[in-house]
Amino acid sequence: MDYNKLAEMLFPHIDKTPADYETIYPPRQLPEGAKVTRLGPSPTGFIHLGNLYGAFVDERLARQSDGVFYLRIEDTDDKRYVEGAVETIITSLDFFGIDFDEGVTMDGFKGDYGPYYQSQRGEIYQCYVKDLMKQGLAYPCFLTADEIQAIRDGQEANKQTPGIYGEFAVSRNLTMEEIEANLAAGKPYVVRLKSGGNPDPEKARIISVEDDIRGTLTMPENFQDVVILKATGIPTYHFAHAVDDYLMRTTHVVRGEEWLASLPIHVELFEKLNFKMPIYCHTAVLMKIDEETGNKRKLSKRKDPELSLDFYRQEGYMPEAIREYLLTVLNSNFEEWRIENPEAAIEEFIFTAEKMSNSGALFDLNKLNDVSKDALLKLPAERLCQFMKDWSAEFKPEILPLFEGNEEYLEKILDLGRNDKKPRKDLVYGKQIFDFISYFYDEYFTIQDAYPENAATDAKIILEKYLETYDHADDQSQWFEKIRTITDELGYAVRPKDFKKNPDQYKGHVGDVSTLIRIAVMGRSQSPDVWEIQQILGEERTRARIQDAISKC
RNA sequence: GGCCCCAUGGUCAAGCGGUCAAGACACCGCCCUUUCACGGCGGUAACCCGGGUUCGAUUCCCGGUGGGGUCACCA
Repeated sequence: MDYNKLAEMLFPHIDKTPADYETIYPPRQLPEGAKVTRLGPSPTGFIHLGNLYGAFVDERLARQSDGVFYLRIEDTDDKRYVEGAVETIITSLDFFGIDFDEGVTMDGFKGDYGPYYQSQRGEIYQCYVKDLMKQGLAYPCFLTADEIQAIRDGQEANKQTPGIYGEFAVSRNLTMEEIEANLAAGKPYVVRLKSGGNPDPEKARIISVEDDIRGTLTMPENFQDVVILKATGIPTYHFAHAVDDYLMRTTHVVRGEEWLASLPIHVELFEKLNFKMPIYCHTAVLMKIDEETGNKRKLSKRKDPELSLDFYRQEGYMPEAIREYLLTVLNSNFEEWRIENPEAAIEEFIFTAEKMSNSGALFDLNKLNDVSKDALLKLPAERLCQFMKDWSAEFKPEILPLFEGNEEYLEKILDLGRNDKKPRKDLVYGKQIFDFISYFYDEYFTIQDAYPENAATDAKIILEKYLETYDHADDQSQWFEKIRTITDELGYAVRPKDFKKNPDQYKGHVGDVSTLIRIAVMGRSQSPDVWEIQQILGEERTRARIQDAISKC
């Protein structure tokens, strides 16, 4: 078989050689130890928490080492393409603070290693396929889907490993004449790698790969004649991965552990292509507990809304909180670092692949909420205010008018109790925040809770006395002193402890009285400090609400 | 089924031959307190099983078990 002739026949239009690409895409001039990472999403339009998780690792690894982090769109499967997906990917990641040094942008791409759309790199892949073919390491395969299925069925019946390899790789032995005839007949074909691996597990070579997260990985070599070029002339993921990550000079490949199984294929591909391998970082898959079975399982996009980044945006989680949470899940020593460096910027944390968990982390909303509380506490009220406006504009437009033009008021509300020595941590995410502060807006103010039992019968008199003595100019202690007076006059215990000791001597205690007032003013029995709230509400509205409550008694 | 990955409290996890087996979240109790938060103190709760190796295994090796992944002209 004349491999040169075969290669020229199949790829007459390819005139470049691998050596040409070496000069077109030279090694990068970067500082010692700089890492080059990439995110390679396929444009399905669905970008999820797992993507963000991986992107975060890529981003940290590159930026921390003064390296390069680029975006490459892996659109080798036209069936999966969704209109507008690239924009979605870029804007979603941007929302969570991930941006790229190089690669695909909103209107094309930037950088010297492009194109960064795999669909535009056809000639490059074909050049390497042609090169392999010249060496007799790749061959055209004319098997139809039905024929492949028949082979598989036979293998399964005989309990053999399914796949195209060894004796089953019938197209390996096609003569030039047969190939020419197939071509002349217009038969579609794929190009397969002629694997050098041994299908016999006893004789298979054992390969080992160093993984930065998992350490040394060992597994039997690949022996499958995998497809490297599809009938469309576009490569499969495996081949594109090898060519692109080599040519784009990627140093660290971060990807999910679902790729572990195809590692032997990649090893063989890199070997046959004579490429230096990147360092792999196989991340653990995000898991959750299945409500039905009680078992851990992979987060699925169909069943788990929390996998979608949209979920967090809709709920109104702030990017700062998500980043903080992701890092606590990602690096086991982050939380400890955070406790020691509460004020430090997240970028100051030294992220290492070695500290990443290699078992499937369970997604924990509880934890996210806890992390979010602390994260929001560190943000200035202006930022929270802006966020609430942006969030409501997108997901709850009916409440946007409440905030717009009324920023100062909103900022005061959001800052409520946050500047004390023991600051409150009431704010978690958009939806929850709005619910928490809604009573500040008359349109959403409703009485939700019932007056406390002990004081309910005195509601009218308490509120009347309160309104009578109310002076908006009172400071907090003057204000509370007046409540104490009312409490005492009406036969309630001024100190809760007195009431506890002698419950028969009092109708209730100061807590009951102030809770009643609290409910009249904000409609709920639980809230931050009443005096502070009244100061924000203003005298007029405070009086109006009390008056209204009196009239309803 | 083959191959691969993983295995410490409910969850996330330190640990890397000798520890009363950290810590965080959640949960419970107490304190603080005009409510709720916040904060403080305390508590319940764990090394999957069986063999080795060793003076000694959570830690190392082997075998099970369990969970996960993967076996496409999808990534």
